[in-house]
Amino acid sequence: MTTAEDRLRTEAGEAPSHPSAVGLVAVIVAATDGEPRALTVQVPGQAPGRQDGLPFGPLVPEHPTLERGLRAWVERQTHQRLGYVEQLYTFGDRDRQGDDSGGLHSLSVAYLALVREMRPAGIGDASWRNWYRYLPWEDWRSGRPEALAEIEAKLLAWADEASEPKLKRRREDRLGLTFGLCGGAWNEERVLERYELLFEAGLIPEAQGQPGEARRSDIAVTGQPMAFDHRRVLATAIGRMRGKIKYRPVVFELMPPTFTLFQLQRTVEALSGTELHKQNFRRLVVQQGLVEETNDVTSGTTGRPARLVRFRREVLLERPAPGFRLNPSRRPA
Amino acid sequence: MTTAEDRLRTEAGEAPSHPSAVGLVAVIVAATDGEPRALTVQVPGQAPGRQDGLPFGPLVPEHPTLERGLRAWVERQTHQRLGYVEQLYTFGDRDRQGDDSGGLHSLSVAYLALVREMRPAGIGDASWRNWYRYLPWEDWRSGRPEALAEIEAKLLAWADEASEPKLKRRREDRLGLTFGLCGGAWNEERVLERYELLFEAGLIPEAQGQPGEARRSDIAVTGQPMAFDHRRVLATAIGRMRGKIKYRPVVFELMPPTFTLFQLQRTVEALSGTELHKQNFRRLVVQQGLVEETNDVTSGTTGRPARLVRFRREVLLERPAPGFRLNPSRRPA
DNA sequence: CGGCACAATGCTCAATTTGAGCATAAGTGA
DNA sequence: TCACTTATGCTCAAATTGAGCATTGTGCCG
Repeated sequence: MTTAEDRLRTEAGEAPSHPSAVGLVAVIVAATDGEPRALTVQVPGQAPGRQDGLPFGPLVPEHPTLERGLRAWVERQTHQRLGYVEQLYTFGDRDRQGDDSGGLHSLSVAYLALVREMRPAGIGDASWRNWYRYLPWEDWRSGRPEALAEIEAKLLAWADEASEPKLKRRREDRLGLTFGLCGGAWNEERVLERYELLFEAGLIPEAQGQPGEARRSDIAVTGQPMAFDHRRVLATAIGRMRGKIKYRPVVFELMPPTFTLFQLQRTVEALSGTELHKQNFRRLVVQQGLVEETNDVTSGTTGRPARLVRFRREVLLERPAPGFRLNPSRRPA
Repeated sequence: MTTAEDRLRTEAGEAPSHPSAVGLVAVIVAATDGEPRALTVQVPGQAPGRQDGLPFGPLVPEHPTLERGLRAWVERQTHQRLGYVEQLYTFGDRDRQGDDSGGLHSLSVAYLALVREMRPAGIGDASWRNWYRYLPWEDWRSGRPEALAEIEAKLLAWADEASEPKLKRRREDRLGLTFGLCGGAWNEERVLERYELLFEAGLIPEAQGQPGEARRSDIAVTGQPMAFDHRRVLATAIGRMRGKIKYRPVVFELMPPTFTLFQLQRTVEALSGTELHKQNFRRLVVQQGLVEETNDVTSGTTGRPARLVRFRREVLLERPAPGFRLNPSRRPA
């Protein structure tokens, strides 16, 4: 038995010698009126007042699994019953967590939850916020976001101030990859990569540990800051949703029991941040057998009434990857 | 300020009151000779001898991030330089971890690493093993795996022994969804779901906490057991790889600097566990611009020599989702 | 040396799947 | 009734798939 081997096994049954503090964070998503929303709470700020944050809490030993713990805990706090829950990512950066308690590692396990009902903002200071409030450059539904002009300029400047030509090159490549600059194309799934790039480029006030300092004008461009690294968690959630929507019928977790095809489209657009071709969207949905007819139609709205449909659960058993191919309508703009 | 609100915030800067033991587990993947392999180590078994497991170790406070910690630690132990590393999942089930140290939660953060070089098995008792050794039903490269006949029979029996008709229904649906039974289709990505189903159905010896007990005949059918829940981690890794390969050029992390298109195909097939149509595969690869020519060709092999190509890194900047669509050749079988 | 077996490559072709519009239907409000 | 608005149906060309057939180089074996 070599020492290397010894190190490798690290005494199975024994607890690792360095306990860590583990927290759970939840990105709770709903979509009403065609807007994507996340449940936020107020967190005591560094200096001035309070700021937006995601619901979070410690992992308590009472719960058998992480997910069950999160569920119980969120449901008790926000009175919001969680339907679909999925683990997102475990964050553990020393330098990024707001708090590192001495030598202790502090991780947070982030979860994405999709809810149907939108409670009137819930308990205490919890409230539903349009998620593009925090990441305005991600919303391309009415064309290229205005904020992007300034962001791009600043990013290019950042690439330019690189100390070495090689580094500059590298930065430009990343700009192309994530923001579609320098000849690249915008990929709506790279939400996290974009956020991280902005963070590195110093455009995210959270990076300085002083989110409260953000100037008003900046907020319009780089979005509303959040406590700790919660914006990063949100970015992760959005990216995950955007990816998943394409091959799994997750949107339906956000829809009411019956809905129109156009409402469905609006929701998909809200999440993906793009506009879709209406006729092709409905063709896709119908062909895939994602929905089934009800006998009802909408009423009271302007224009021709739409038929109400409901999600066809059986599709889960039939198709290998039911989802929306999401080919955004490429309007000339 | 309500009490609910108080609970919601949970004192930001303070460490949660219940420290947890956090471990890191790595699924280190290589592919040589057209076989998918994972790096395994020997772990002291419950009673008899030792058993296969994945490399794992505790999270130590010295490392700035989880990933950096994992990298340093694996590289020191196995002398295996890690290239691509990606976080897989954080496991925290109380009842599934081999060890729960009193009231302490013990999580393991699992990572997937892809390596190019296949060291001659490395240090100590670490060795490369074909990953289908642990999940034999996942390998469809030469048609439907034989093990599946018996597995299916047992699963159907399990569904049948449900106490209520509703539960039976539910189980059958899951069989259809994951194993393609009862009219469903096989989806190569649902590796984890299949493993979990087998686990629930009692076909996985690890479930009894006595992996050593597996009978020889069972191993041929339900695969070689592993320590703790490492087979679950492996299943997660395989599923992730199979999904990711379709829209991200991750396979190239496993390939040598230059390779033939057929070697590439073999690797993709090894990971996905399916066979692909050769001509269409190369058409896809070439059209997507995933590779570029070298001036070399293979020699010494039987048959016409193949041209050697290399990965075209620029593709990362061009295409939004370069990958293999992976449409398995549907041979009559 | 001629022919064979064996891969690698090239190319074809029909069946589907997209991407974009045009056209029509069915309500509401003036 | 008309103007307007949204829902829905349908068409059509272009691009992408799924499957094979055909051809081209090499090593090997009489």
